[in-house]
Formats: sequence, C-alpha cells, structure tokens
Amino acid sequence: MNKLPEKTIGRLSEYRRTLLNCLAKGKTHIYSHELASLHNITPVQVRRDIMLIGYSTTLKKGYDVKALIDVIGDIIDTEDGLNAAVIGIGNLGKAITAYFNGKRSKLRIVATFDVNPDKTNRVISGVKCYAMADFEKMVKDLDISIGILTVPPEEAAQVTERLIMSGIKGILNYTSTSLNVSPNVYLEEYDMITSIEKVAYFVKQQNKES
Amino acid sequence: MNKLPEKTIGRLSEYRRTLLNCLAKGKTHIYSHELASLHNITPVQVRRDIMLIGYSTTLKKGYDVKALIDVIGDIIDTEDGLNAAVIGIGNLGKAITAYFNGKRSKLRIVATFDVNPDKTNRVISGVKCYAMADFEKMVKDLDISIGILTVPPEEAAQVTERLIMSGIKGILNYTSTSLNVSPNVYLEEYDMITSIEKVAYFVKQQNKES
DNA sequence: TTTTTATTGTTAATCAATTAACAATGTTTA
DNA sequence: TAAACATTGTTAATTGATTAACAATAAAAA
Repeated sequence: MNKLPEKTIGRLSEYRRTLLNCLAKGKTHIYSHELASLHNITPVQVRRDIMLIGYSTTLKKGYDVKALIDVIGDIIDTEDGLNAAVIGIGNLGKAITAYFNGKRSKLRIVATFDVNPDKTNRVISGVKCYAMADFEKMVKDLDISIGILTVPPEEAAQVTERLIMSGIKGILNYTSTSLNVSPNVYLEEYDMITSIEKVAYFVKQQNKES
Repeated sequence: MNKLPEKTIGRLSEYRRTLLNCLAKGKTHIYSHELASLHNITPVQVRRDIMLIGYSTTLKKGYDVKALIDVIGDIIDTEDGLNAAVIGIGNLGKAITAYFNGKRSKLRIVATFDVNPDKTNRVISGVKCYAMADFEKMVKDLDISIGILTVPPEEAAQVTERLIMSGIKGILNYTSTSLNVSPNVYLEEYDMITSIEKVAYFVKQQNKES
C-alpha cells in the first residue's frame, strides 16, 4: 500500500471521523453518495479513494462501516501507535491538547512543553506540562515522534532546531513562521490568518459578481 | 483580475506575511528564490504566482517589497475591509481572536459570541463577547460577513443555519463537523485531527522506508 | 421469475497545478 | 566597453487530481 496521494490521506482521516460518528449512532452500512454528501464531495471521489486503499464490498448496500474504519486504520495508524507532544501551551496549545486528548487510540499527546514555570510540572488540558529544559530527555523517555508547534512565532525557528536534533520525525507548525527542515522530517504548516484571508478573498469575489 | 487559482491565493497570503516581516527588518527588495526558499517552494512557482497577479519589475534586483505587498493587498483585501466574528469563545476561539487581533487592517474580528453568560458582555482576547441571542442583531449592526466557527461539534450544524440566515457570506469551520451550505456561501473547513493524522501517516511511511 | 433500478469498481478523459525550458534583459566582472 | 552572469516573465510540457463514462452485478420491483 505505497504512495497514496496526500489529498486522499486527508480525506480518509475525515471519512473515518464521520464513520465513527455513524457507528456511534448504530449505522452499520453507508453508501458512497452518503459519505460524499457529508463531505461536500462527489461519490466518485469517495469510491476512488476507497478503491485506492484496497477495500471493496460485494454487496450493493453500501460499505460496511466497521470494516471500513478498520481498513482506514490500517492505512493511517501504526500498530503500536505514535506519541506526539505540544510545544507551547498557550490558548492554541491548550485547545489542541484538550480537543485531541483520548480521541484516537493510536495517536496520543503524551506531553506538553513550555518555558513558563507557572505552567510546568502541572497537568494542563489533561496532559502533563514539562519544562522546555527537559525536552530532549522526555522525547527519549516517552518515545515522542511528532511535535505540534504552538510557540510564539519568534521562537519557532530555534525550537524547531531542537525538535529535529532530538529526533522528532514529523512537525505540525501552527506558528506564523515558515520553517525549513531536513527532507527526512515531514513538515505540515498551517496559518490561521491565511485561512481567514482565503475566506475573505472569496467573499470579496462573490460580492463582485452580484 | 478574475479567477486566480485557490492555491495561489493561499500562497499570496503567505508571501505577504513574509514580505511584511522583511519590510519590518528594512529589506526593500527580495528575489524570487529568496521568497521561494522561505516557503519551501520553487522560485518558478513564486514568479508564476506573481505573474498571475500582474505585478512585474524591470529591475533584476528582485521584487520591490513594498510594491508587492500593495499589489497582493489589492487582490486579497477589499477597499473598506471585511468584518469577521468568532462564534464560540473557548480555548481555540480565544487563540484565534488574540492571535489575529489587529494584524490586518482590512480584516477585523469585531465580535465574539458565546452562550455562556459568564463570558458574554465582557472583553475577551481584546474583543467584546456577545450573547448568541443577539447574534442576528449584531451581524447587522457591525456588518459582519465572515464567521469563524469554534463551537462544540454537536452545535455546529445548528449554529451554521443561523449564520447563513443572518447573511454571513463566508465560514471558516474549525469544528469537527462537516457542514453543508448553500453555494453562495463560501465554506472552508479545517480539522486539526486530520492534520495530525496526516503527519502521523507520513512519519509511518518514513519509518517503513528506513 | 424477469425486468428495472441502484450501486460499486475502474478505466479513460478532463481539468488543475507544478515544473521545465528558455528568451529577454539588467547587472556585474574582466 | 565587452563578456559573463543572474534574474525575470512566459510558454510548453509534465505531473497530479478530479470527474465522466460505463461494465458488472446485487437488490428491488413488476
């Protein structure tokens, strides 16, 4: 199962979220067009994504919700799961930690880090906050491979250096500083201002049309 | 200036962020390859994006930082600016409000909303929080056209109904509920779990390779 | 049972985005 | 000044993603 398109990975994660909701509601099967309309995409796209991960059903009563969840899990998750840390426990760090905490058994936020001594050595949003001074040690002790960066922008570059040096393999960067990392570290960046500006641009376009 | 690719809009927003930093540091000109390496993309892509917005320079000493900022502003911003509101002022809502506040003159968060009476009628993260009960009135009074949704997932669908009914034209959805909106409303969705799972997937892939 | 309908899986076609290639032309160096 | 170099702007080629089209077939209706 090599080389799935990046876009497909994102959608699979979203499908699973929806499928877990369906399961909780007792829904056992779901049609491609149902899944599609829940995500504002076409049924063909859903079927194609599902084809790519090698799941199929002989029935014409939609996909087996439980089975599909498992197959997506085989793609996205690792057997033992991965450990992540949130670096910088301000409002955004707290939001992510609290929101994520316990939602995915194969992906855990096992630590948060901050420089502020008022925050360290306490449990915040359900996870213990360590001092940045202990970062390298804790990465080893807790086998952390993913860093979620929510520090102030001016500290981002320097903190990233430490993440990479300590052996972190994937970084999700929420600071408004673009980072450069070595090619063996996966980097995903997200800037909220850009997202808001995109919405603003399309609102502007719509206003022009009418 | 019609029909720029969506991806280009996102990058223009990011270029501007970087250019504003350059300006603050006193840098007056920037090469396409500099801008490119700051964003982990190719110089060609930068030049192409800039071509698409109709800016060009006769010099071979890079782009004029100030001029480029202005041209990007002409594309993204409206003359009078647009007003946005954050709906649901938990940790994430607070993070966005505080982070964004005052950063862009043509895009303002003018109100936040919540159902919790402990939060309403107070200034939170620098912006006044109103009761959800007053939502429709305040959208009119403050001319709000963009809604940033940070309410609990189970309330997302119902709140979205109200946003659309009240005339909101663009929605940025940070809840983990996929929304359906009429085609004249622009919707951008972002789920943090999906982003973390994407990082996890690529970390897994990398581990497999080695 | 037979026919109709609905749904999946998949290939081919289209559309969108990125990258390569290169002409034009300032700028720098010899 | 002349030659070498670096940089931009742009078209063409390539790559990647989405959508259309349709065969196969289970399910439902007649």
